[in-house]
Amino acid sequence: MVADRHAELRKRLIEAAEAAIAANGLGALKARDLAKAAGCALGAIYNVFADMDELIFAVNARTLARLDAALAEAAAEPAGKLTPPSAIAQLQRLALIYLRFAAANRHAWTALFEHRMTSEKPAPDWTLTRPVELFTHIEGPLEIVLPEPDARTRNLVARTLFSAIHGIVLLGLEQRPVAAPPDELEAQISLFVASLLRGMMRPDAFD
Amino acid sequence: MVADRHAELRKRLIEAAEAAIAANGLGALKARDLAKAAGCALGAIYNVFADMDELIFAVNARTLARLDAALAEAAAEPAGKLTPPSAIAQLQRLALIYLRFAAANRHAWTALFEHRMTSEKPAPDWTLTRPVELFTHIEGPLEIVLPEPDARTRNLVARTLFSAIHGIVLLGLEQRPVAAPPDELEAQISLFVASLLRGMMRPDAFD
DNA sequence: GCCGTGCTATGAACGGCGTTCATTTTGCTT
DNA sequence: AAGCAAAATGAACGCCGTTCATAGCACGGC
Repeated sequence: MVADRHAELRKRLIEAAEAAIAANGLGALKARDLAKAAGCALGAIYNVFADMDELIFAVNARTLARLDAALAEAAAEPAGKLTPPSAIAQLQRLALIYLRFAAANRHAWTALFEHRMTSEKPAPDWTLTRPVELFTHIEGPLEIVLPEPDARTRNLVARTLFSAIHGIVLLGLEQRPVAAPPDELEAQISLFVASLLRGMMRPDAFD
Repeated sequence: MVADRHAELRKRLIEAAEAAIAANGLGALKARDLAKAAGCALGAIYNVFADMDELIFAVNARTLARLDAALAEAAAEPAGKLTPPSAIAQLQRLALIYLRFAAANRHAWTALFEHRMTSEKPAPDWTLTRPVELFTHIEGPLEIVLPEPDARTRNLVARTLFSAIHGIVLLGLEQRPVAAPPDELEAQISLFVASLLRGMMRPDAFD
């Protein structure tokens, strides 16, 4: 069957690309090397993918799936009955998982953003819907901590919280002087999440 | 004088590169176009800069200087006598300036990070020392809000705070579904800075 | 079992990139 | 005015992603 060969080559290409990125980063992914690694001709890549961008998006989809799995594992906790303190603890755990995933999958994780910045082509649909799914993990515990505002506000806070953690992880793992050093990152993230949520729960005096 | 011609060409190249980046982003900066814009031969670029990276670093240095100037303007407030509430307000202002600078200088600001990610060459010294200078603006007010911990801890918090704001701005300006939409960014950033610092000032009950 | 036919796989070739370097031009010294 | 070192030049190089004319293969009708 022809579709089988197609599907199989597609799989080999994605896996080879994934391995190349994991090994040396997105910048080291070259069409010619990839063809060699997947055991096909250079041009065969373009029978399966429109261009390299499309292939990278496929790799990124898998990375996101792995991230989702990692986050879901932490959420295995009894989601239903969380007290505010335990909800904060849960959000701390999620943030730490994000940090550890990024650290353990440095190149693949970096490719998630590096790529989008370089490429000006419109991202496929799933890049809009998929990451939003990941927010389920955040919004659950967040509802316990911030029951008062409406869902829309809470969603906004969830997104901003994610962005903030993302920034801390991004700069932290790059070992830039503007960020906390790696061995302090976990503590800083825990402190940050706890302080932020406590500050949100109890708006007080000055303002 | 020979050094004059050299210096003048250098200036023209940096300005042309700055304009090209501001117009269409780092990805649109091409050696051939640059030479044309600066009115010199293609090879002349390499009499002044070792490679394009070095030129981009020069542009980034100017961007950082402009950012520093923008931040310094906000710090023109009487730095000496700040109460905790006004210190928080000052930090909010700094964060908003960062957001507005990024929004108003989108491409130049993006180039600051985009470049570093792509290039694997070691960054020049000033990329280590310069950004740290910018932290002066944060650490002042932060000292009012968090007088208790030692300077080292406070420095760590300052860096984490910056990283978090950076993440919110980064994802927010990209209009990604994981981030807050642009028209909500200012409010979210203000809320975050205030909540975080209040949460840090008054560690309480659970933990 | 064989042949025609349509589709897929192929890798040389293309255009564009940053960078190099033999050559030309320049500007200063004698 | 002549000589010469140093700087400016742009054609050429190597590498990149992508294309496309061609080769080869699988498959349905005889």
